[in-house]
Amino acid sequence: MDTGDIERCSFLCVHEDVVRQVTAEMPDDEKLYDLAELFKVFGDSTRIKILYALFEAELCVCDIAQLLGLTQSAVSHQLRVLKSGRLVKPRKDGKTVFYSLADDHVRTLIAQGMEHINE
Amino acid sequence: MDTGDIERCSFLCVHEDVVRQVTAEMPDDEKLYDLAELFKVFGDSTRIKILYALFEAELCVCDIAQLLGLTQSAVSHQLRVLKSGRLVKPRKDGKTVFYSLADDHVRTLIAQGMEHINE
DNA sequence: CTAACATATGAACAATCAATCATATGTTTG
DNA sequence: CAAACATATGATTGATTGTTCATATGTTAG
Repeated sequence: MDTGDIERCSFLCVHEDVVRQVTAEMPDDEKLYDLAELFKVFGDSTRIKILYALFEAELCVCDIAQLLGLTQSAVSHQLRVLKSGRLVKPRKDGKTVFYSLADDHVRTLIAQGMEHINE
Repeated sequence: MDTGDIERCSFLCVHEDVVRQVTAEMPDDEKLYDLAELFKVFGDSTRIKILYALFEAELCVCDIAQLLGLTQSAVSHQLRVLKSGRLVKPRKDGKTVFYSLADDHVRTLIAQGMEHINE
């Protein structure tokens, strides 16, 4: 509830003014939680590979499975995660379901990440 | 080793030409793995909070602990993760260690993430 | 309708991980 | 040097998660 008189950092070296200022500027906990959830979706190499593959073309589940050497089931499970994070969107055509990137944030985010990786 | 004649997607619906093209464009596995590792660092609400706090000001471990209502130990552990991902950098001043954002990719990535969250 | 196919879903298990507790390292003060 | 403080580290544990296997749903062809 409050950050009261618990025995955390008992011997406070805290710079109170700065802490108070930063506290005021922090977004809602819920927003920060959602943000972490979003990044969590990117935080798996299988999902990253799927997203990267979808950079190039719309693909069906079976394509992706073949492409990455994975089970159809594994791919389907991960697509579910990506879909619920609104990173990919499905297009149904008969029995097969084609997936593509949901919007350009995905591209931008991954590109930014790559930049960081490459120093 | 190879994506050979295993019983994956046994009854291939694969669109071979597209798959071959996408395969050619895929970055190295290692790069993709590193990228996932990077996002994994962002994929925890505690670490996101720490990063967001450092948006505003340079803070010491104790400040962050107080700010987020966490143990000094927990914060230190997470700072270690953030540091090894080169997202934050330490500055030592006597006993206390001040942390700040390592570079602007962090800001950009988080901002992009927030945009996605907010539709 | 039935068989074959493409995808989705559920349960289970191994692996990963964040917080906690205890303790170690390193720094300043007296 | 010793005591107090600030941070770091190691081991443990409960919770989360990605893959697998089995099976269900849904769609097309005969």
